[in-house]
Amino acid sequence: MANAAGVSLGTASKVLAGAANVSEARRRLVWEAARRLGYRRNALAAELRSNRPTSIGLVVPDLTNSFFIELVCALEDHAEKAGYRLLLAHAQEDPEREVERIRFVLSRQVAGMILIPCHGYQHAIDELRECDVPLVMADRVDNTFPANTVTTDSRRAAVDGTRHLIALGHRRIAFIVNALDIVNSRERVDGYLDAMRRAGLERFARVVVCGMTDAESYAATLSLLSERERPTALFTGASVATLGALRAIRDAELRLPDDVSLLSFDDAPWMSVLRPGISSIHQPVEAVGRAIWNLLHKQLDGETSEIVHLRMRAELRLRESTGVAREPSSPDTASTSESAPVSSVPAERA
Amino acid sequence: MANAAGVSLGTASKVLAGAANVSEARRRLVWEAARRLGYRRNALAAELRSNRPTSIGLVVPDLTNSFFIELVCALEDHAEKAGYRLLLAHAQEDPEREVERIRFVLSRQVAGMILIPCHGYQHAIDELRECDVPLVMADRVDNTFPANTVTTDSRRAAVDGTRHLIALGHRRIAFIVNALDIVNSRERVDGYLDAMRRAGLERFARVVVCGMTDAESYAATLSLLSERERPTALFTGASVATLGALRAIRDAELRLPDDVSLLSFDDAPWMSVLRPGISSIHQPVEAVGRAIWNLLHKQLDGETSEIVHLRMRAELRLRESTGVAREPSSPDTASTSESAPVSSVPAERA
DNA sequence: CTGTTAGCGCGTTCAA
DNA sequence: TTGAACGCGCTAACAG
Repeated sequence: MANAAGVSLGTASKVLAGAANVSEARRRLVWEAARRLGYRRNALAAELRSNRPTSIGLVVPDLTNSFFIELVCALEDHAEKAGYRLLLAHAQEDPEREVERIRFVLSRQVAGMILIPCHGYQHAIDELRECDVPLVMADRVDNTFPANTVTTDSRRAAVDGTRHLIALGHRRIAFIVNALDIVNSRERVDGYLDAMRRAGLERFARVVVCGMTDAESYAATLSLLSERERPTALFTGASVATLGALRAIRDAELRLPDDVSLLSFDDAPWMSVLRPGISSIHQPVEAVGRAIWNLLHKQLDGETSEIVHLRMRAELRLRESTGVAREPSSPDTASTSESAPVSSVPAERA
Repeated sequence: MANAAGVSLGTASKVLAGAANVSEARRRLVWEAARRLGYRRNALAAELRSNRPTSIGLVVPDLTNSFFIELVCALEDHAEKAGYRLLLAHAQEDPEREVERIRFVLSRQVAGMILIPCHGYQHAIDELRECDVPLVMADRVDNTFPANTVTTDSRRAAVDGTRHLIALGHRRIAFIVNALDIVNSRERVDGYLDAMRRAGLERFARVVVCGMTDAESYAATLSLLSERERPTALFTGASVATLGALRAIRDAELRLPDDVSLLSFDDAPWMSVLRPGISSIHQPVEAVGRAIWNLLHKQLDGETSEIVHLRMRAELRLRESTGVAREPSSPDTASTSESAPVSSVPAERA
């Protein structure tokens, strides 16, 4: 466009970019011509030339999980305020796709990148190893990779959750987890096992690894619940697992929490909306989002400080799906009657 | 990179682009150099030069709604198979943001664009009016805009749903809708009102417009439920509204469906997982996604056929949240005992 | 098969 | 202030 319509060319660039040193008259001419021609600035050309990227890559593993959605929203707000736009890419819990998405984002010359890895993300890390854009990794990361990270203390949350169940008198507590190639999940299992051990319940500990889909966790839970001595409490390691587990409980015609208790990692809006509400472990989304952005923003501003690993604390949100343990009405010798008192989460030193 | 490392320059381009007419030897050299330097192709420059865009813009209104999420996933698969990548942008149910997102996507020179408008999308349409990229609009559109569209027959679905409730004996059925500047919602209200009228229940018809958040629908529902003659059935116009309504029902300590029935537009995974399951209206995501993609793909291939408006049919998924109407135990004269028989949706000719 | 060259649309200098 | 020229990293068309 430019001169064809208005009067000059290099001038047009200035006007459209919002530079000050242009006379009002020509400025008008340019805007008018732009409107008339339906002109749209070519961001590709602009960024190629100026080498000043305006977008931030965000690769998320699973848009099905409301924690990630909320995180996306939070990050979007932060980015927007700072004048950046998000290049959102979805790995769909598929390591190959994840690598592809990372390449895509990087090839678009982003100013920085936020990665929430999906399960089995070793390839992703390799892809990122020699990449020089500011990077923050979040949620599912250990501290072995040299990048800024923001995570939730999953281990501790799992300990808290398990203790809660134990305090309700449960002993046969099963932990249902999607996959062990997610750092998160490993930490959650660790915490669970540790809490069981410390309570002297290791022989009741039971970890079920079921795969990434809710269909799989459904099947796993169903078979678990049909065992002779079925668990009195279920602890699910992620919201997909929760979905499957709940369906299984439903189909097994068990009542929540009378027949079986359920505690879920990953809080979601729907969990607090029905009766019984699902007790869950809530991650501090806002805080995580803010932390991620601060870390990234520092790097964008060129402050190459030390690598930081931030660890946030999750919160137990007790609702009605966790209740006092009752022995299932089984042919065994009834109730060992060493029922534990109802109590809330044991206080701990921070 | 190129010659600096390997041997040539234009050749490098061919190798990296996967052209055939290059000798094995040089090909090796190039790849090796690329790996050594950690070379990444600059997609901006490539697309600028070749003028062959490789991504499709997808602007969605609300990542909180699982229908849209599933649609995103479906479209992602289709796009990927056809060699495109999705540029995903999130309007967050904010018309201004939506316009901004559209501009962003368009400025990145996408090959085509899919828009699912958010409420009050007139600006968005203006933005798109003189845009020459292949465009498909979906879900919340009427047929007044000259673009290919794929929608669900919301009106009919609302009629089906309302009839279902009426058949269960309900008369005081309230329709709770987020906003009327969504075409969808208007159609849903229309269908509801029409069904009520045809059943001679217009004096019981009650439409509550509550705003876009679940907090607002919570408040609206709560006040509705505390009226002297409260509705015996609630029909919510979207999943946000459902969330709020359910919370209100819960806090009002009403039982579902004994005290009040609930039917929800927009199905979500969690609705089928608890007891009572939430009866809902399920849109055919797969089919919608496929239709959108087909329409877009044709345009990408340059087939400028007539403008098409596809309309899909939604499906009533009856679960346990809708039950036979019972008069609330009120001080009034009890039960007019003209209880309708339980029945499923009346059959209709397609 | 290979190297050379021009130019995609824009931002940025510099001279006018 | 303004316009002309140059080049961002790459592809395409051509000449060797």
